[in-house]
Amino acid sequence: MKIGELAKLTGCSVQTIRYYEKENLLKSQARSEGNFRLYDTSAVEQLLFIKHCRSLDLALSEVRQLIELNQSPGTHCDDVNNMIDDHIEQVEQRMAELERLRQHLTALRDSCSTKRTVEECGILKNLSAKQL
Amino acid sequence: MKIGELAKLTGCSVQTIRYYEKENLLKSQARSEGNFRLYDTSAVEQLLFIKHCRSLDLALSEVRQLIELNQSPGTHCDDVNNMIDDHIEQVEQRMAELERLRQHLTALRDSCSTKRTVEECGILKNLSAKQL
DNA sequence: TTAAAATCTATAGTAACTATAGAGTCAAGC
DNA sequence: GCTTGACTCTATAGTTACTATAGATTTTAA
Repeated sequence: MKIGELAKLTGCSVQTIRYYEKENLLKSQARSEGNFRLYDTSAVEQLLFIKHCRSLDLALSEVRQLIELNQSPGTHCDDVNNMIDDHIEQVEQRMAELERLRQHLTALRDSCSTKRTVEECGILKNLSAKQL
Repeated sequence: MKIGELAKLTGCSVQTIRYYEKENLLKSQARSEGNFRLYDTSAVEQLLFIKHCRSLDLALSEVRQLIELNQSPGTHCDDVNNMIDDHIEQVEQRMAELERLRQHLTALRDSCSTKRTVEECGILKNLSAKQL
């Protein structure tokens, strides 16, 4: 199949597929006479694997590592486990950060009502205050 | 004062200050004979305002809007309020996303123990599965 | 006077794409 | 056989908010 069909089957854009190729995440099996990329069904699987990883916010560099690990089946999978553990920790840290942020923003929002002018605006006042 | 002192006083890097100038967020009052940027204390305040906004994850484009609003004191501050409301909503959405992500990752992690080989790795198996 | 520190501009790199330009390829209809 | 439109190709620029570098100039301290 050509790149357009692969794109449709996986829900990736054509440009994204070409980008993944440039980043060594997905090779096309061959090229047609007219230099079009040609894929078989294993490309669909590979691309869905990448998509699945991306939906979990794994970086492409991490996906690349997973693909490489997957190609040496006999080795231990500690690296995979550690990567996921690290990732979980990052997600949790980011959530904690966002929670602090949400509290600050809510407090800020409560400092101003509508119908004020910019001059009286509690939000702008608070943002200008020297202490955080 | 010169750019280095401003950087020290605010905790911003020199490059960041120059970048903000390029992005029309902070002007230097004047230049010295040798073409060095010169600042007064109002620049410190302005830069701390920007830093404060950034610590709340406001985009520079939003900070720019706030600065502009701040310069027309008589107008209503609804735009400020709406911006912060939108921002709170974005933060909450991202937190909900991250929570789903965390659950997926945790489930994924539970599917593999240590001491397995890559071939047996539950995580890789799950990532390869066609259904999410 | 000279060496070091600070500053200047301009440019490239980061992540993961998206969008565009301009050229080439292919299939269907006339 | 020819044209039209859809598809594909490569290469390049843009996105965000910086950070890092190179090479030149200016200032400060010894």
